[in-house]
Amino acid sequence: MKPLTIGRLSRAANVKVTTIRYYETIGLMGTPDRSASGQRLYGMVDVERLSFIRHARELGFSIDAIKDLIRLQTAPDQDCSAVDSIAQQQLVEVQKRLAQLEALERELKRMIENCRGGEIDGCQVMAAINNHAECESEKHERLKPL
Amino acid sequence: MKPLTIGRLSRAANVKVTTIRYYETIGLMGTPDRSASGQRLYGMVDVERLSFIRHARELGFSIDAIKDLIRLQTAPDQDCSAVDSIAQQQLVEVQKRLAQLEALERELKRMIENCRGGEIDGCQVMAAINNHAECESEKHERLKPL
DNA sequence: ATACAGTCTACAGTCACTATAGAGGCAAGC
DNA sequence: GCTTGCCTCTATAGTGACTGTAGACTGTAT
Ligand SMILES: [Zn+2]
Ligand SMILES: [Zn+2]
Ligand SMILES: [Zn+2]
Ligand SMILES: [Zn+2]
Repeated sequence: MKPLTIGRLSRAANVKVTTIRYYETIGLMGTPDRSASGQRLYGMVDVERLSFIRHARELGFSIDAIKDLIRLQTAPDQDCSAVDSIAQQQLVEVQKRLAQLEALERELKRMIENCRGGEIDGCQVMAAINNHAECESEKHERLKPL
Repeated sequence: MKPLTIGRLSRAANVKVTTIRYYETIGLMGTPDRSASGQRLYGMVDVERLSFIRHARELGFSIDAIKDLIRLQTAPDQDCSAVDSIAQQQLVEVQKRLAQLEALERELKRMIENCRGGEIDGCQVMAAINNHAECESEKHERLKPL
């Protein structure tokens, strides 16, 4: 039951030290106890909480959504519909993004397949980027970083 | 052949005014002529260049990749393999991202389907986020913003 | 005792923009 | 000429979710 330093917590939950400190500043992790010399000290609760956060991030939940999930965790006898709707919303986001990326994949493939090489002047890839008209069938939505 | 103000260019290429000025500061659009009173003045060349940039962004190319593409455009008798490989690389990125998101979709669906409602304490969605072990088959990669 | 890894704070940088503030410019209607 | 109302200008800060750096201190192993 020895407390863990931030580095040990980092290895236990597989989250970088700097990220843990960042999570503290934004209130996602609480403010830990400190040793006499000022080092942060953590327990198993923190390992679990940080692992939960990590997995939620891997599933694409935003920090704000994770804050909500953690709040809900502390009221364990409430109905879980709030939790489920956060997950449901996340699924919808993922599916939207999937549709976007599938359209992108089709368009890039078509561009690349059409190019027969040669001078840049006649490159079909370049032409396809230039001609928005050619791909009007697929209207692009605002694209977040890939 | 009247020059366009930034607002007209904005409507012509469907790119926001602030974004055009931003593209200028990062050297993606050149520095335009100015009117006597200091307003930016653009021509058809700029409409085409900005439309090209817009479509490339919609296809997910990074600003740096677009800079490369524009550099290549100015050497139109070179072989287009450099262009094609930028597009090919982009396709690879899109496909990586697709695979990630498909894994995410599967996992979220499974979580949501398993939950039969009730108290948060027994919520399968919560449990699934908590138990990294349950989904070890799908190892998550570093996830960029959805 | 010394070396070296870990920890501390505070702040700047990333990407591709978006938003805001405050000042000055331009065309149309009266 | 004057007012109205939008357009444009610069400069700066904010977004999300971190990452990187500088410079100082601490803890541990040999
Ligand atoms: Zn080509
Ligand atoms: Zn297109
Ligand atoms: Zn549930
Ligand atoms: Zn998982």
